[in-house]
Amino acid sequence: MEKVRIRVNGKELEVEKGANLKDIFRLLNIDGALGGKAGSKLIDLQTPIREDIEITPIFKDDPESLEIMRHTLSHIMAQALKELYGYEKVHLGVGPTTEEGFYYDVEVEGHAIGQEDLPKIEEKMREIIARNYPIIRKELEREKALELFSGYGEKYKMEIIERIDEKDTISVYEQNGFTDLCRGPHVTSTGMVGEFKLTHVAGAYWMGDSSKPMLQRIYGIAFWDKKELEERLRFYEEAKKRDHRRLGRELELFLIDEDIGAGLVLWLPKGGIFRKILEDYWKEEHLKRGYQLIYTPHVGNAKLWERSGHLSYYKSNMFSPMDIEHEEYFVKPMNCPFHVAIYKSKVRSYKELPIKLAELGTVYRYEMSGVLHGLMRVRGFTQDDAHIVCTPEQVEEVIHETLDFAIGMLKDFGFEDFKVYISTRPSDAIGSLEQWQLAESSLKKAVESLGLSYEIDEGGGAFYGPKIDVKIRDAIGRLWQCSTIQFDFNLPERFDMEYVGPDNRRHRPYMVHRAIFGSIERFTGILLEHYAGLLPLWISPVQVRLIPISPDKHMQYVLEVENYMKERGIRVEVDSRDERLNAKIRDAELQKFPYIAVVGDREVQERTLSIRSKKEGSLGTMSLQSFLELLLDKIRRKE
RNA sequence: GCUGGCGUAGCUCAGUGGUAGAGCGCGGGAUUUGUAAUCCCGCGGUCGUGGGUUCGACCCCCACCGCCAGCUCCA
Repeated sequence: MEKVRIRVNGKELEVEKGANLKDIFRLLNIDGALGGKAGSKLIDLQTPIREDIEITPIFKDDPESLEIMRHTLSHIMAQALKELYGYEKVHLGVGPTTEEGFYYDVEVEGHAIGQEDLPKIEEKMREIIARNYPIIRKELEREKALELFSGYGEKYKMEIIERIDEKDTISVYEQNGFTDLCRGPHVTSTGMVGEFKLTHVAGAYWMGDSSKPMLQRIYGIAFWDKKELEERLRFYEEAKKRDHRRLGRELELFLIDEDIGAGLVLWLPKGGIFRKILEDYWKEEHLKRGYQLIYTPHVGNAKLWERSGHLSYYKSNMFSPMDIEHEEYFVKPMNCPFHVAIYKSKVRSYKELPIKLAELGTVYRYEMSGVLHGLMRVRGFTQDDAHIVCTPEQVEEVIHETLDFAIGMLKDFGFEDFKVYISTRPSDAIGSLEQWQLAESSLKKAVESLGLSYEIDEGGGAFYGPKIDVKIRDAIGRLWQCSTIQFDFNLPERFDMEYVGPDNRRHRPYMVHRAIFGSIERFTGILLEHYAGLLPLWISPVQVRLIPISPDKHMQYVLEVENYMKERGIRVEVDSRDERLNAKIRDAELQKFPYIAVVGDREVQERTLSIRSKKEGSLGTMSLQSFLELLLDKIRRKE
């Protein structure tokens, strides 16, 4: 009998080739393992070992164990569907695990699985779990496997078998007469799974190909511990509570109206103030760093977009052209060509580089209806755009400064946790290898010198240049793409951009395209979700809600306070309704104003305010001036 | 764009093959309030849009628009 050498927990031993972990663990008196890591591959107790390899047992405490039982849950769900809708009616696609659970892509003949079917499916799954069927792994010859699944009418499974590499083994897992093609791993019986819940159903193309039929994807989440499962469900609740679309309406910030058009945003007065604060801050910070502010039009001649290459590479995202005196014009999907035109408006000397042109430029892109989502994905949005043109010698410094600027600005909005991705040269790249090398190394140096950890997406850059993407982590752990710093070797060539060097000759500059927020709309959405609507004082549209207990008696003093605050730059709103104090407090709380200032007889008498903070509750009474100082101090510190 | 679900008053939602209801909001009145909802009265809807079936449609069918969850896409 042939032997293989394995190493388990540091112990080396020889076992028969084809032995599985169950045998091996029994031999070593390892109890309670659900599977193991063979090299880097997660396998289950039934998978045969056929090569010399290091094995680490996986127990319930190991995160990998979740993957094993989640995988089994997806099989249990598949079996439940078969039993509910008929073995011959249900055609299975793929059923993998996800970060928090599992899904299965299925086709049920003559029935569309809906949300209301989920409880029924769950119930059937629980039955299968309660019966604790043993799960048996088998290996099959390709022909046998094809024969088997063709017998079941499993057309999608047959397609998978045909795609499996000749030299790989084909395995199936069987539980109480239900056999599924699967590479595993699985637990050894249906009773060994954890807590689960089916969450939702959605469509998913077979093989992710939009020309192929669409299957139904049933999602579930699963954990060993019921508490963890509930925590996860609470996370969904929390995310729902933070939904910027809801907050945007409740806080009267913005509106998306179908009569205006899908994906087009109306900013309401309070949203308008918010935007002004954001934009003023943005402009000031850019001016401080030597950017020059520009404005460019919303449409441009087709010839411009032809020259820039947008009409050959980006046309499907552009709105249809309009005819203006027999010439075609397009609404801009990007600001770049205009910025290039401004650069080219005169001969540039190396002495004035780097030139940094910045604009809050509103662009319009045709996005497919199905992808639109609140402020996060829209058809008209304002990029906080800038183009930096520089000499090769300046590239490194420019990138460093730009990334530093972006991170600093994001920190001002309360984001502390960043993930940085560098995307490098793809195979269809244009531009010289030297250009790419200089650009890529400057990106890496900038990230490293700022002490940020990063991942490299090898070959993931656009054809015209490498880039850095910055994602921020929000208060409940989600990542959002914001900043991007992107080299462009294409436009300088296409538009023949030049500068005159010290040698009095013309040279091709480097151009970098960058955005920090990404877009004002999207960033607003992210802020709202991050802060659950409770915006930091300095960007809150209304900073103080002033409430007279009895408008008749206290209004005069309240108006005086309002003036005092307004003159000093504080955004105040008076609630002069003839309502009870409790009602006015409640409304102010619901609208999440950072501070509420109550005025009654006492306050009028003493010329004070009774202050209530959204975050800290009651702060007691204080004089006008000390309240103002408190506000100004927090605003200065961007709290 | 695709699959499934949904579309009733400004908002959240109930409802039936015989042309609609609640709460909040809004308007008016009463009340003059001390830290999360005072009471009364009233206004408000061609039931997403357009076709069709039917004696009759908000309800059934079709198309379109929009929204939601995914998929696909994302220079």
